[in-house]
Amino acid sequence: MASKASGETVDLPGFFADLVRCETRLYNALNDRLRERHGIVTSQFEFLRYLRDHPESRVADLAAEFAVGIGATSKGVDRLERQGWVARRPNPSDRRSSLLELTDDGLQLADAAEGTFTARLAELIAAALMASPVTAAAQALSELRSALERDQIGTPTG
Amino acid sequence: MASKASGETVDLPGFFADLVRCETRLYNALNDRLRERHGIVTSQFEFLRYLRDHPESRVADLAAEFAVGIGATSKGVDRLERQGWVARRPNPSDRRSSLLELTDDGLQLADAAEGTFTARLAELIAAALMASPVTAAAQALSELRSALERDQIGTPTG
DNA sequence: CTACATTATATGCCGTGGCATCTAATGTAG
DNA sequence: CTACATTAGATGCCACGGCATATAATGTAG
Repeated sequence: MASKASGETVDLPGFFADLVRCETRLYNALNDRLRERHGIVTSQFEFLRYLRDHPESRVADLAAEFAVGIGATSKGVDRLERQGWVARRPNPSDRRSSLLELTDDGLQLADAAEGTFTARLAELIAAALMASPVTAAAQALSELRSALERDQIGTPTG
Repeated sequence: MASKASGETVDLPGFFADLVRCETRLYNALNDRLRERHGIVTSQFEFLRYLRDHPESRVADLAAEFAVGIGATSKGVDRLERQGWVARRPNPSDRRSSLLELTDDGLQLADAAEGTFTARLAELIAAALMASPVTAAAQALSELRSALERDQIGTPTG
């Protein structure tokens, strides 16, 4: 086992290494599948799903959700817009920003990709593990995420 | 709580979102601290620590450990070499490859950065959570990582 | 209203990774 | 030995993110 976490004490550097390596490999594997089936990568799927589930979002909302810079988010939205999946509508209450919405194509893509994504993720994780330890990890990571977000830890500058 | 994991079933997409967002934020926060104290980022610290703990490694060993491409790894080593922290020694048993080793400066840097890294990580996680749920997550992620590595999942092409 | 600070985001430069390709060294038949 | 396939990794092109900056709209003081 990679980090030999067991019993009472936690090897935090080992925990971090496991976290990062799991993230890298799951992301890589999901990218491969989504690219081959839908021509998008995971980060794009996540943008599309977020916009589907949060209508009237602005660029800053995406940036905050995903802890990436505003500039990068703006460019990511540009790319989705160029593909015809997202539209920037004028924001009637603030002309500096736009309201983002999925086009019909974007909605279809988000739904189709979600099926691929969920199925592949289940393969990747269920194939690797029985459910029970994942439940504990899911619980703990969920709480860790909330705390990191609450304290604005890791929020990038630009 | 972000993904509402609880009881018996696991919301895998929620679990994945928590995983990626935790990784992003911890990585960002550790980058900030390591950059300010040592002029390196977390990925560079991880390379240095690996080379310290695994003498005689080659570029391909680093690439496999971190699930990044060989080309990217080669360029990363170039950068560490330019800073005088790593040296490529000729590999007597295979002249296509080099054996990587830390210089004295590189070793000092790895040790100093490790202190910063470990302390900051403890702050980030301990500040956010009590230990017990992290233990469960550490255990589960450790197993997940082993399984992903065993099955070569997410290993990039180049 | 004017002037200044602030906010939202778009844009440019740079660093870095993926992936394809190139080169050199090695392994393998014959 | 020669010829061909394979392997290690270096390099080039491109895509993308961070961060600084620019632009435009909004808020605020007076």
